[in-house]
Amino acid sequence: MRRSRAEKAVTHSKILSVAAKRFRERGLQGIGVADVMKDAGTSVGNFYKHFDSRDDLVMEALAESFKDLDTLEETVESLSAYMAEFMSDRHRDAPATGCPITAFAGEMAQASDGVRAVYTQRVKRTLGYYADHLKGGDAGARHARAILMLSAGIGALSLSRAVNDKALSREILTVLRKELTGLAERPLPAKRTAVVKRIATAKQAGAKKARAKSR
Amino acid sequence: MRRSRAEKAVTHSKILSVAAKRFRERGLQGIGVADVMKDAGTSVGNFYKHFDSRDDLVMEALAESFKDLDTLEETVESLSAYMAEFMSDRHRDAPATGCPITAFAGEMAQASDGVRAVYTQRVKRTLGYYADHLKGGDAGARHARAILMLSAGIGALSLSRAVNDKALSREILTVLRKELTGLAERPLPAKRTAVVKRIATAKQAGAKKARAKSR
DNA sequence: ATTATCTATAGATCTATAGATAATGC
DNA sequence: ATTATCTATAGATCTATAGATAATGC
Repeated sequence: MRRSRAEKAVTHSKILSVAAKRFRERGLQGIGVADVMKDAGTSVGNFYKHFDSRDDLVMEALAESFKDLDTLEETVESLSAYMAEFMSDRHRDAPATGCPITAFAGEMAQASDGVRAVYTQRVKRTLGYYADHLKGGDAGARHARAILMLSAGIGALSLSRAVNDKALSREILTVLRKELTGLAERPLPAKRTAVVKRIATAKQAGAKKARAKSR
Repeated sequence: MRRSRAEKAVTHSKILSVAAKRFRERGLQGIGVADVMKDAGTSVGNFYKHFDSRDDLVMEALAESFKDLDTLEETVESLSAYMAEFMSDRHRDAPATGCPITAFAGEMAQASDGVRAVYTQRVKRTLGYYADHLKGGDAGARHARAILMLSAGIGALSLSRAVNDKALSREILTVLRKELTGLAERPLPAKRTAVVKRIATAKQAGAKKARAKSR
């Protein structure tokens, strides 16, 4: 039986919501259109009235899944707290609602151009978010630290989910929680211009000379 | 036409060699038995005379793919050189023969127990390899740094392959090459016992007092 | 006699489309 | 008249098996 346009939009949202979860849970290649539609409480035949193709669903669901990252960013009171939550048991054990950058990192190389574009945009946004919340240094140094933190974060979260050993999984999270909260809190060294560097070098040389003399 | 047992072993090796590459290239779910057999130059029907199931192939091919990690470990002259190679354009652009820990990190959570067990064993071996080549610190500190390095390494390699932006991809590799070679070379601080810590604290307090006095 | 390989195919599953139904929206 | 949804199915693809062929190995 036909529903209203408003109700169609609700159906559309429901499909996206389910897909955003299932794709993260089972991988972009690990779940079919039929399963998604069933979980969304509608029929397979209805799918192509909502999306042009499966890849279209992947693209929209990917964008949808990023909303959970928005929520995390909004919920948390500092970059350090963000990192603590990112490296938590809770996050490891809830991939369906967890970080999509992590969930899809390995599959993105095989994804379509459209999907990769959506993904890449969000990687850049996240790097910006990290860099904006770091202290000290210049823009380049903050950007570099952001890259390190994102790489280490998604690598550790993936590994903690991948390994079959609970103790090791916990250890990975613990080590990286400490490391990443540290990197979030510790200010970057102030930018040293060429002149400042020359002065610092001269100071060190002078101190060394003084030590040598005093012996 | 039937071949000899020795020739069967060659066929088996060929299948594994192809599968080890294709799985890394396309993902564990991204390539079928028929394609592997075709690439190996043999027929689909012959597959189940070589493996009990597709999952058996995945398990053996995963073990096979780890040989490329052995080669990297053997080729390289130091952990720092290992990290430089790991974070190279060459490695990023050759996933088929590259690090399997990276290639399968995202899919491992959905893999069978057998496959995960093989994977987990190799993660532990690799952490041991890193820890053994680090300098200074105690065993725990070296293990922790190994976890950080592996996490950051596979995360960065995955991201560099995932993003659709060449400049960002290159930047990720550059930042982490510098960071990881640094972590490989920089000795860990010597273990500080409670007594040593108390002495160090006392020294600092004394120095502070002296500075205050001299003003 | 055994078996390494081949061709052929069963049976499941997946994307996508066709056509019917019945309610909405003009 | 349009369209949101449904049932049914076409056509491709994937894992696994059956049975034939022809060479190996005892």
